[in-house]
Amino acid sequence: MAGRAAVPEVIWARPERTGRGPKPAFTRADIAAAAVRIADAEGLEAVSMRHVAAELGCGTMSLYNYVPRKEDLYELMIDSVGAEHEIFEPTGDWRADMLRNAEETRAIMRRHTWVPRLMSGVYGFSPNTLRYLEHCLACLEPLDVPAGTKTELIALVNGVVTTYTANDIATVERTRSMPWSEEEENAVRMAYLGSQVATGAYPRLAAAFMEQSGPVDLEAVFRRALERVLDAYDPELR
Amino acid sequence: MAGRAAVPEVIWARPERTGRGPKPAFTRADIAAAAVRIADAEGLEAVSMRHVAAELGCGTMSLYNYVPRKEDLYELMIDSVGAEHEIFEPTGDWRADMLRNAEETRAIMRRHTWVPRLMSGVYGFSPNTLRYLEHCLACLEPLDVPAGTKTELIALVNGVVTTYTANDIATVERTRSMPWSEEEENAVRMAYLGSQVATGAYPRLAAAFMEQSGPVDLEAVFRRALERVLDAYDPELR
DNA sequence: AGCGCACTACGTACGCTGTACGTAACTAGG
DNA sequence: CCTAGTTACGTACAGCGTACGTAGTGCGCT
Repeated sequence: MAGRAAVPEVIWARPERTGRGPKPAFTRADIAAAAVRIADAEGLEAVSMRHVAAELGCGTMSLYNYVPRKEDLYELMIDSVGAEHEIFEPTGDWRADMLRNAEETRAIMRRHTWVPRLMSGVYGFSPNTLRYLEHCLACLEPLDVPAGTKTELIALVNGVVTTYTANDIATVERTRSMPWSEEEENAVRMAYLGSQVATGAYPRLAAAFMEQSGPVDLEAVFRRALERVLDAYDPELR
Repeated sequence: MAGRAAVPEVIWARPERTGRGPKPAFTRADIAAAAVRIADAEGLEAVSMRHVAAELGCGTMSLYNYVPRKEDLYELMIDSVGAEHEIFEPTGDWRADMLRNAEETRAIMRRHTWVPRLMSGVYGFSPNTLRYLEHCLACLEPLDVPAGTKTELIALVNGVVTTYTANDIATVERTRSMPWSEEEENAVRMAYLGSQVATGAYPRLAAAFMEQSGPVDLEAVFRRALERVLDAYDPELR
């Protein structure tokens, strides 16, 4: 019966099952896993209600018993990969710990290249997100600043990781399901960039491109940016 | 005739018009402006080829003469709002200038709330993006570090602006076209968050939430984060 | 014990999407 | 002037999210 609710709803506040009626055939985790599997293998645009239902082996509309709107499926997916974060024992060195957390986030995003695109549209207080936030706060215990500053630091680190990794990944995700390769796409884009810089309209940009010799080490760039951010919050450096 | 190309293509490398045949009825700017108007007024999901074509007063398929794929329309939109960046004369104070640039980016995103969501999927070497990049490099002229470090600083600032502003905006964009208000959605989410924190599963998170009294000043948080990032690149502070 | 209700399951249908393809009109270059 | 390359756009198709209705299931209450 029902009809969808006319009131906002957080999927995590919904109980997973309610007792009356037939036992649900799937858990939320099952559904999230299926969606993640599809997104990993065929790209985010392949994640449709029909496709996920087929992967689970049930009718399309049955999915709506578990997930009121597609957006909630996305939230499930984000939470699902959040579980991949290792909650380790803080070492007492908050910089090293946060660096480790950041590298792990980056690794997760590399494994699941659709994550950055979903992150900018999702609210982000899923269970695993909260768990990770709590873990970061534990890592920052030795840092002697107000709690508010700590959460700001965490947000900043996550932001940097997301932006940098999203850029690395963008081409991969875009060329998926295109009839040409990532290398071809990159070559065409670089050729265009070169032609623009060559017009002389962007002298400083041109100089910057001339300066760099050889390919960029994305990993090194990423780590440098992160170190800078941590520097900015390190009392011992001020 | 045609049939779409089986080779990657940068829309900016396409000439706007080619000489033979009837004069194109629209410029790329016209199309971008129409799409931006729709996205601003009705949200990003209302930007469809049909809708944009209607806004321009032409048939749906005519649009494909100008924009080979919808993704390219997105690229046009990003470039279009990039034109809103004021290219001012650098003052000689790189920190102040970059702060101004960042505030402007934030303002643009607030005017066009769909920008952050598009940014994580778009490559980003459009004419106006290049123009802005060049402008930032001009602002950083007084800063005595290698050009590579400067571009890293710019990337970091843009990343921070995007992440922070995206979070502020997420709810607004989500509740558009929903039968409930932004305040209602926020209330429901906050209630859920409170209930989770109250379980005691996240003690440090709970403490952080207790510490803050009164509503958060998002603008102040944003500015603080930015200052930290600039600190991290300021030679006078190391 | 058994009734009723809350729940699961899912087929059908609607309005929307991106876009492939074919045809007609137009105009600059040879 | 002719023709080749372009613009314009109607039609069509596969796929999307999801509203709605119906059938079946089993817990909780009387």
